[in-house]
Amino acid sequence: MKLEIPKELKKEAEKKGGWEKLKESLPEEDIKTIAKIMKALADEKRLSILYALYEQRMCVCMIVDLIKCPYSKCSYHIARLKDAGLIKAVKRGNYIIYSLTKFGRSIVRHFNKYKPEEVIK
Amino acid sequence: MKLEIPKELKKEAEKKGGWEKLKESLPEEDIKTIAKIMKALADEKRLSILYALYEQRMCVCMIVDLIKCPYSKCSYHIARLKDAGLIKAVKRGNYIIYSLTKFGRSIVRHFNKYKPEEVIK
DNA sequence: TTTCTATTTCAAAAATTTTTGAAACATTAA
DNA sequence: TTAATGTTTCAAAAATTTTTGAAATAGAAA
Repeated sequence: MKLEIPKELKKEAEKKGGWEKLKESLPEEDIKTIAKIMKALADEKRLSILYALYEQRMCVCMIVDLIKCPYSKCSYHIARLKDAGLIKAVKRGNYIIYSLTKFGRSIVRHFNKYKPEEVIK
Repeated sequence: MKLEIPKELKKEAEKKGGWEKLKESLPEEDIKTIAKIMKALADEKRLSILYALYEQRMCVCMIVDLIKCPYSKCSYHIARLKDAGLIKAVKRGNYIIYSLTKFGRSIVRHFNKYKPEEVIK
């Protein structure tokens, strides 16, 4: 089946230089990066960590207590958040203290502003 | 191993009513909803659809052309975006025309503002 | 009515992500 | 030094998500 754009939409595309042009203009690199960030956010446990960190810095033992999971599992989720640039760590003796990055903070703020329950029912 | 919060963090928690209180105050319902939304966004193909829809309404045949996938696959991804409240549909004869919801639009705008390549390297 | 056309649905297979528990590592305490 | 504590790493198993292609549906055209 070959592409047959309905008139109404074709006209709409032409205002922006046509469909082919529009396709090319997608920000592929951004999309890759954002997909990675979203994957890190796409999990209730990781979101819980993020939201808790919005209120309070935590060491891993607190995260273990928060999400009721073994250390290895927490480590895995922490690593994913860190890898996506959402949280950062400092070492304090035996402990590692985690906190949000600016970017991580901006995400929580966004969703405090655009309350999802109004959006999705 | 039982919970042993380091002094520095314990003090921090006490300012907000203590660690136990803090744990209870997590917005569980929001987190569930947001996880669902994030899962919908956690995929390059779906993000491409989202970004394209930011510029232009599309019927499914355009999405097929955009992400170079069979109809069934596109349908699956479209359904996930729709289910998360990010896009909506209207019927026009034989075609279905998809566009962003306000909420979907707000997400794209957020990431246009907080350019991720500056954030994550 | 019959035939097209645009799209969705379904179930099975493939791919990816998460979970597990044991072992490793690094720092502090003895 | 040795032992203890907090955390990460690893590989295998389990769970979830995505992909596939065929069949179903719904509306438009003939």
